[in-house]
Parts: sequence; structure tokens; C-alpha cells
Amino acid sequence: MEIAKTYDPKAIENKWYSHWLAKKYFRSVPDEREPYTIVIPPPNVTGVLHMGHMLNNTIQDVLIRRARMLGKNACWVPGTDHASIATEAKVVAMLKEQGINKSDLTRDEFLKYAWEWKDKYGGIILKQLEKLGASCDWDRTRFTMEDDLSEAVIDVFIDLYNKGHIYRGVRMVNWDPAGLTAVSDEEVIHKEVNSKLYYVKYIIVDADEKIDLADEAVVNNKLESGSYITVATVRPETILGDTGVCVHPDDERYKKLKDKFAVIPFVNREVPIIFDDYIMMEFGTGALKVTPAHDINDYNLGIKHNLAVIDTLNPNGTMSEAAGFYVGKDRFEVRKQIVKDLEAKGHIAKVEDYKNKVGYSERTNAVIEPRLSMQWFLKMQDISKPALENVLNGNIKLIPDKFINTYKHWMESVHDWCISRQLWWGQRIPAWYDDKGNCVVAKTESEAIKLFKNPTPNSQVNSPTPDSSLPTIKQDEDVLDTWFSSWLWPISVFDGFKNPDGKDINYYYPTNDLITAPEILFFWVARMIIAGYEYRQEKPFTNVYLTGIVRDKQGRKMSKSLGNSPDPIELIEKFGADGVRVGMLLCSPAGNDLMFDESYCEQGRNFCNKIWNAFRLVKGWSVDAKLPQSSGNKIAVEWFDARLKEQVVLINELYDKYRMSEMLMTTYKLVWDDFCAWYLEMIKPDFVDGNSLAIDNKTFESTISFFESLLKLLHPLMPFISEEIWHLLKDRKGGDDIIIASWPKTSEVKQSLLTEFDHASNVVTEVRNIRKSKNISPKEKISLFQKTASGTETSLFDDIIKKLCNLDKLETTQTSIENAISFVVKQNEYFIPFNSAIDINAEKERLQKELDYTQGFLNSVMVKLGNERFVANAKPEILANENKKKADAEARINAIKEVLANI
RNA sequence: GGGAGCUUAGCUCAGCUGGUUCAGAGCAUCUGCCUUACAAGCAGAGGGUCACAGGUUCGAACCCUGUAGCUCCCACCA
Repeated sequence: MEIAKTYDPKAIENKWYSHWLAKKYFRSVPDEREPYTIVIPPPNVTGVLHMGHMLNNTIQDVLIRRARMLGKNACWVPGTDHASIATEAKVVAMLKEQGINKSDLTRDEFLKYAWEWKDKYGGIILKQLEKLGASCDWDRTRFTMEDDLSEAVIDVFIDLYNKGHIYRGVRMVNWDPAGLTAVSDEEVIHKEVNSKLYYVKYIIVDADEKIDLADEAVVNNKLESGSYITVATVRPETILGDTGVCVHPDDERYKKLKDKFAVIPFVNREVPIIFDDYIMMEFGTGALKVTPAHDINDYNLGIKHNLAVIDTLNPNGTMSEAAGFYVGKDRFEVRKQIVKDLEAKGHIAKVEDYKNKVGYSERTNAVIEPRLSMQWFLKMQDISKPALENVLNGNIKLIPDKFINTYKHWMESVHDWCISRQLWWGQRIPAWYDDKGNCVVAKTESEAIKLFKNPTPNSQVNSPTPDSSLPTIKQDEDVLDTWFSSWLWPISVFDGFKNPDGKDINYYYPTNDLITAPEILFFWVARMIIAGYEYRQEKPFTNVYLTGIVRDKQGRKMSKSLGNSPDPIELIEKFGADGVRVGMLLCSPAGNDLMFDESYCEQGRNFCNKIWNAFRLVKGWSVDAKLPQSSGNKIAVEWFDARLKEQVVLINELYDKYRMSEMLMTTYKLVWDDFCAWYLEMIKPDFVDGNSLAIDNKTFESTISFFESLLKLLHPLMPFISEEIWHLLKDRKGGDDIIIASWPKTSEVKQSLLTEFDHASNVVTEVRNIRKSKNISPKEKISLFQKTASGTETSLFDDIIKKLCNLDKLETTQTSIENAISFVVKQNEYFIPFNSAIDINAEKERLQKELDYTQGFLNSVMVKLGNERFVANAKPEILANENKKKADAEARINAIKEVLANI
């Protein structure tokens, strides 16, 4: 049977994925085995796979597949997140394209469209994960807005409300004028921008001064006479909402302004001058305009000094009626215009270039406006305590641990969480209001009515509705923040709320590993931990592996807008899923960002091909059952067996430390270098007259078994090709699939064999080098003489050296050989007789260099050993080592000297 | 403004308790090979003042101090 020369992933990936599905290998139900559980970080339901997902899910699949092979009950729960702002924005955009405005729709109509959209596009991303080979238990697929999960969200809200952790109030929130909703502090991204600092003059009047502010001449007179105060601002449009001017009480410049008033330009509002040590005298003019409705600091000042609050912004970022001027115009347009108008009126003192930080919405990228509004909040102070403790005490491990500091810092200064969003797509807040503004929190309308009639201490009901009449009530229009559902994910996917003592939750919770991006450490990870302790009195997971951010070669974050992100599905088509998986892991040190480049996937594909061809070679051999095993083959098998065991131990350790790319590289080298380049070459049958000789049965069987072990080690990394070759290597009974094969065992390693091989491989390399430098064809047989220290020792690997160097003879000698090229490995001398003239000078020079080097080495060792303080202070094993180095170097120098003398 | 981290070969990164000639790996590069498993390959080679300056030590890529550059996180100074 002819086997293709290159590995073709396309044909086999679907085949094996369907096979695994059909055999239900991904399926997990509780049993007596130890569970190993991962819950997927649910991707946005309408999203498509990007490189970050690829990395994330590759790692998860690697861990899950290995756990499965270790005999654990591996359960990887997939699912999607309803992502309220992002999804709602997408639906709104889609409707707009169809000429439909959200504002023209009722809530129900809109939600109908949204669900249609979700049903159509939702879950594409999960289909894409299948292409990657993700072995999720698809029967467990959950969605954060499905009925059960939504119910859990509502129950949790009610519970936290009843426990007093949730409150409602008017607060300064981060307002997203594009998304038309409040967002949490964590959803605001601060960026430094170049802006202008405007110095604006406000005229000063006495409390009882009666002047006509509308009269320009009067105002000009004031300005000219110096009766004004200058404030500095980067947001001049907020002037219209100013209700005070604040200066420092110790500021000599402004002491005279006590009890006076400043006049806000345009609106001609007289506002008090207040004194507060919050002010920094050095900044700007030392005078601050106070806009309580649109700045958090100003808001606090306003409360302290009893200032009025004038909200001059509409939700969409245009000026409101209350502003009085520029009504309906966007704030940024107004910013330009008002400066011009102030200038014209002589109110601008100067304008400076200025760098400041501006908040942008994570979802819509709109400039966030601080805005006062009625929102729901979760008090974080108490509820977050166990979440901090259990990370600090190591019950939950962050990998890499450098994130513990960041985590600690955040948890210690955590703010209350604004959990309401002015959206429709999401879990609607279970709060109900009557027409008198009373409020109760209840799961259903009928329960709410009951509460209005018989309020509990928690209900915000002033006067109960009498039994005789029914209250007219209406539910809160807002929905909950998406993270208010995803923080329950590790519990809710196992129905831990619906059925708190259920089989699933008791078996799978707490889960083992969470693999996610550091970007959402606070958004999501910290909150899951909080919810875990609040609702299960137990951590949600033990290890949090934080991946890096996928960047392009120039270090830019991959993003749609930059167009620098490759399409993962195209990559899979080009390089095969296994190749891409390897490519992702090759460049992914834990916790560090990774500079992705397609060439890594190419390397992954080449690796597939290498494995494939090793298979072709082995498959092509004919086995002669009568042939005895040669001594060379015997030693080759023994050596590789030792090497394999040694490396399995190392690979296991690397897994335990979550060193994924090192684990991959170790496996890679074991397969490519040790197995292909050395072992297979050692045992490869010779060619005689154009025909390959047969291989003995014993060696062949061992080789197949080695190959199987390697495939097992490869399986978590490269599931498809390993399963394919597993089946091509042998006829297998139904159910003998590598996905459920057991992970290679380890046992004591014969260390001496490894050391001897090391020596032999050095000899082989030296001979190859000489062949190359002397232009001796690899096909030409040559002879090699070795002179060992005692003169009689033979090496276990002699037969192998003979084969790999294409020698016609390898003899041990006690005397040096004339007319030969020579080299030294460790303390042994080697000679290759050479017929043509040898460039004696060149030979001498080469050996002399070698000698000088060794001499230099010996000297450095001698210096150390001659140093009394070293001998006195160094640990015994270090000292012994130095002595051994000395002896080895001396022996080697003797050997080289001897060779030199005989040239 | 506060905090954390990083800087090792052309690139991406290891280097764990300071101690082997410890200066490494993969990729890339160069040289020679179409040697019946694989040119997506084989064999071999070159390549680094471990950011810089001091210090501690018998000994420093590793510990300490300072400097520079980069990155990230947090924060309500107009």
C-alpha cells in the first residue's frame, strides 16, 4: 500500500472528531473515578473565534485530554455568554440596516429580534471549536441566558438583596453615551490623550449686588476691572452645569472672595464660592469650577457644600434642556463652539496644550461621561473577603503567581459594583415599583404584589397597599450586568442553584483548572471566587492559569479594527488543526504575551509531517520472525527505553508546573531528535542491492511500542494525527482508541546507558564532521580506531557507532595510528586512517586549539581549587565536582598531547 | 500619581537553591547533500560584554543599590 509522502490533515480531522463524538468519549457523568473539571470561559454568543480563543482552548483541551488519559473522569463544560452590551449593540446595528430603530420597538419586539439573531449566529463559535479538536462535553453546553441560568441569576439577586448586599441609589456612574447604559469601573479603559486646558474667566459679584447680567457692557466692565476669577477646565461644555467655584481656604489670592459669588457665563447663574482643602493651589489657577452632575469629585464637593446639581447631558451625550444652551447638540461639538463663544465674549484667558486621561467604554469605545443616575449596586466590602484570603493563602493558585499582587491590590480597594444596565438583552432586574415610587424585590409579579400588601423589613415600601386594592406595579426596566450571570458559571453549569445538593455539583465542584486571559481577572475570575464562597462556601477552582495576550509580530494586540488577526479557521485549513495547536503552544509562555506569527504554525505542520514519515518508515519494514536481534539493535532498544522513561518524568513535571511550551518542546525533541534522528537510524535495516533487509521481530515490536508511547505523549497536543497513526500502526479492536489510552508509565531509568550514549553520539558527530571537512562521501566506508584509557575497554555502542558512521571496521588499539586524522572525545583518542596526504599543520593546529581550550579550563578549575576560601566555603558536592573536573581535564590533556606527539 | 513585571543569539523564549565549559533551546541564517521515511528533509557550522553602572561574595545572567528603556495594572487632580 502506498502511503502519501506528506501528512494530509483535512481528510482525517473530521473522521476522528465524528468518531470521538459517536463513541461519546467527551461525555462525562459522575462516577467513582476522580473528576477533572474545566469550565470554559464562555465566549460571547454572537462572537467568532479569534486567536485568543485558539490559545485558551488549545490549552484547555491539552489539559483535558491528558487528564482523560491519566484515567480521570475528565469533564470540560462548554457554553456561551449572552454578553448584554455587545450583543445588544450588534442587534441594534442589524436592525438599523433593515431600517428599524430600537426606539420604535417594544421591549418584547426587540427581544424577539435578539433571540432570532442569537439562534441564527449563536454557537458558531462552538462549531469552530470543534475544528480545533476541542473535546468538550457538548451535551453539557450551557448559555448564560437560558432559563435555568437566568433563574439562578434572579434568585441570587433576590438573595443578596435580602441579605442587604444589594442597594439602589443615585450615584455617579460611568455613562456610555453610545451604548446608552451605565458601565462598571472595570469596563472603562483610560487612555492618555492630547487635549486643551481652557482658562475661563467668571465674573465675581457680591451677594447683594444687583446688576443686569444680560447687559454686555456691565459684564465687560467687570472683566476689565479685574473683578473675576479664572478657572481651568478641559471640558468647557460642562460650564453650563456649574453650580459653584471652589478654592483652597489657605489661598491668599482668594481670601477676599469669601461670601461672594461667581457668575457662570451664558447662563448667568450666580453660584457660591466655596472653600475646601481638596483643592490643589498649584494646579491651574487654584480655582476649580464645580459641576456636581458630571464629575465625581465635584459631586462629592457638591454634597459637602450643599450645591445644586444640574444635569446638562442627555443620555446620548447631547446637551439637555437643563443646559439652557446648545440643547440637542453633541458634547464635543459644543466643546468647540462654546470656546469660540466664550472667546467672543472675552471670557477666555488662555488655552494650553494638556495631556490627560480620558475614559473610554470597553464595548463601544465611546468617551465615558460621569453621570448621575439611579442604579443598583452590590456592596463588595464584606462579600469579597474570603476571595482575597483564599488566594493569599494558596487555596487558589494563580499561575503565574505574579498576578497575586495585582489581585490583592484590587481586592483591597474594591468598589461597589454597579450591576444595572440600561439594556433589554439580559436578565431583567426583579424589582417592582408602584406609582408612589415604592419598591420591592421579588421573583414574580404576584409575589411582588404580596410584598406591597405585606412588606418585609427589606421592602422599600412606606405605606402598605391595603388589602382591598391592588397596586399598579411595574417591573424595573433595566437588566443586570452580564458578569452578574457569568460569575455564577462554575456553579450554575452544574445546576448548583437549582439543585444545590445534586449529583453533578457535588461531584464536579470545585473544578480543577480555569484557563483565561489576565484581562478578565477582576471582571470574572475574582467575582467567580466571591460567588463560590458565598454560595458553596468553597472555591470554584483550584488553579487559575492566565494566558498571555495574543499579539502580532510588531507587538500590537490582535484586533478586528487593526485587521492584524489571522482567521483561525483559515489557519486550520492551511496547517491542520494539530499544526495550529502546536503553533499556538510554541509561542505561549505562561502569563507573558505572545508574539504570534504564522511561521509557528508552519513549524507545527512540519512536525506533523515528521511524525507521519517516521510512521511511513516503520510501516514499510518487513519483519523476519526468525532473525535474531543484533547486539546493536538490542542496545538501541535499551537506550531508547531509558531515554523515553527519563523524558516522560520530565514531561509530567512540566505539566504539573503548567509549563506548556516547555512541555511541548521536550516532547518535540524526544520525537524528532531522539526517536527519529537517533533511534530509527540506529535500527533501520540496511539496504543491500537496492532492497531493504528485514528487521527482527523483537526490535520491531519494541519500536511499535515506543511509537505508541510517543503517540500518547503527543495526543493531548496533536489529537488528530496521533489517533490516525495509532490506528494505522496496528489493527485495533473497537474501542482501542488513543483518546482513552493510558498515559505512559514511568520507572527507574538506567542512567549509565544514557551517559554512554552521550559519548557515542559525540563520536558519531566527530566522524561526520571529519567526513565533511575531508570531503569523504557518506557512502564511502572508512575505518575507526579508538584508544581508550586502559586500552581494552569496548563500548556498548560500538555497533551503533559503526552503523551510523558507515564504518567497515571499528577497532580498539593500544598504540597510536600513523597517517590518520585524529580526534579526542572525553579521554579517548580516535583515529581515522587516511590515504591521501594529510595537512599535518592543519591537524596540529586543530588539536592545539583543543588543547589550549582544555588547558584554560583546567587552569580555571585549579584557580578555584587553589583558593583557600573556596575550599573552605563551598559545599562538599561542589568541591567533589571540581576535583572530578580537574581529573577529567588532565586525562583529556594527556590524550590530546599524545595524539599531537604522534602526528 | 501608586504598584507590578520585563530587558539573555537575528526572532521567540528557558536558565528552578549563586557553583559542571553555564552562557542554552527552537526557529531563522550559513555550508554540504534530491543518501529509497521525510527538501515541510538530512548532516554539519557560525552566532550573545546576559540593558547599563556600581556593590556583596572564594564565585554573579542569578543577590543588593542606582540608571535607562519597554510593558501591564490600579487611581476621582480640574
